[in-house]
Amino acid sequence: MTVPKTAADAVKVSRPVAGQDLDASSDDGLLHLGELSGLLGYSLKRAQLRVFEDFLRCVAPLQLTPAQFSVLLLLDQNPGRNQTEIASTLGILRPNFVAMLDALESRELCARMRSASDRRSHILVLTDKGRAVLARAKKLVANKHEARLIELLGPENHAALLEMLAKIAREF
Amino acid sequence: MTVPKTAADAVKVSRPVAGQDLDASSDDGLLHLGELSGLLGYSLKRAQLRVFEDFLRCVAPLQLTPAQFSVLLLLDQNPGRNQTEIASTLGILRPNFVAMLDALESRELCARMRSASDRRSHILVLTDKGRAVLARAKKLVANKHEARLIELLGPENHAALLEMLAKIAREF
DNA sequence: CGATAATTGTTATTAGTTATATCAAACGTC
DNA sequence: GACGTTTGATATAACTAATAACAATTATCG
Repeated sequence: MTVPKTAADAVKVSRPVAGQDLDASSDDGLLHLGELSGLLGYSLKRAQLRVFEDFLRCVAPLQLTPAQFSVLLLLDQNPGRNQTEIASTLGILRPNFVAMLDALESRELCARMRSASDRRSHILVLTDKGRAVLARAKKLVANKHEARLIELLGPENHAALLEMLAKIAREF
Repeated sequence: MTVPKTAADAVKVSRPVAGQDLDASSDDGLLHLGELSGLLGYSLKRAQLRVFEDFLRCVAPLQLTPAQFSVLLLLDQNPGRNQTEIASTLGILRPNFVAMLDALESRELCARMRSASDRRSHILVLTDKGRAVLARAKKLVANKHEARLIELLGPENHAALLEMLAKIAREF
């Protein structure tokens, strides 16, 4: 028997399991996550979605996505770099970075300037407006977004979490 | 212990020394991440991508994506549920879940069966083949994927990480 | 030097994911 | 039995991510 012919058959076939109802909910609408809750990737993705969602809310007045914010931050920290360098540092493919830059540039948050030493490449610079928006964004992120996370986890746990995630991204 | 009380509890990974970060790279090709490394969302996404990538590698012989694996796991743990229940538990929108199920069903890993009590809904069941594939996948995930993560972080840190991510997904 | 290879930004295109609106069939309720 | 709701499904639109190719420029090296 590969596929049960009726729902009743199917339920019968599956092991109803004795007293393994430690979790909760056989009937209250909630489903058993089971080993899913032990899967790091699952929790990781779920948490990431929540965090991005909150980021968007907090920084909504400035109309910046997490990716755009990270570009502005990186430009501020690394003046004189070209598109390839910025994109690859952020894990963005060069072709996809073009449209991203177009959007930021059309809002006059940054600008492309032809390099004197290599006329193929564009040196990326923040405009004054870009710096101003970044400064405001940083405050919103720190005071509304990260502050809430730190409050939820506690400062030490928050730091430990960051450390572990960075380690995974670096060494895994 | 739900969430470790201190960072020392939770993490033994090295902490960057103050000042080390100041000029990590002016010319060595590496860019300053700056405050980006303190942004939880950024590390979260980077780590999540790495973990999913490794998951895919480890479970490649079975041709299962993380999302597909999570569906099989959930079906195993929750017999007798319909599409809406499974999809919403996983945060998948019902329309998008249809194609996912089509794929799993075409591989005969699960099946839709009309419910006797409500002829609108499809009761989802794992097939024998589905259970077999799930069992093999669990082993691959545990022995190759999660084992490597636990080795990287240490068992306590790994548990603490899971706990914190779950907390974010739940309460943030 | 000059031919060849490599790099930069770009375009086009494809695949993949996520979201919204709508539909027919079936159900619940009054 | 009429009305609103739910379920699975379809179509479609946004958005993200990935690959191939191209012109302009630079680097390599015989």
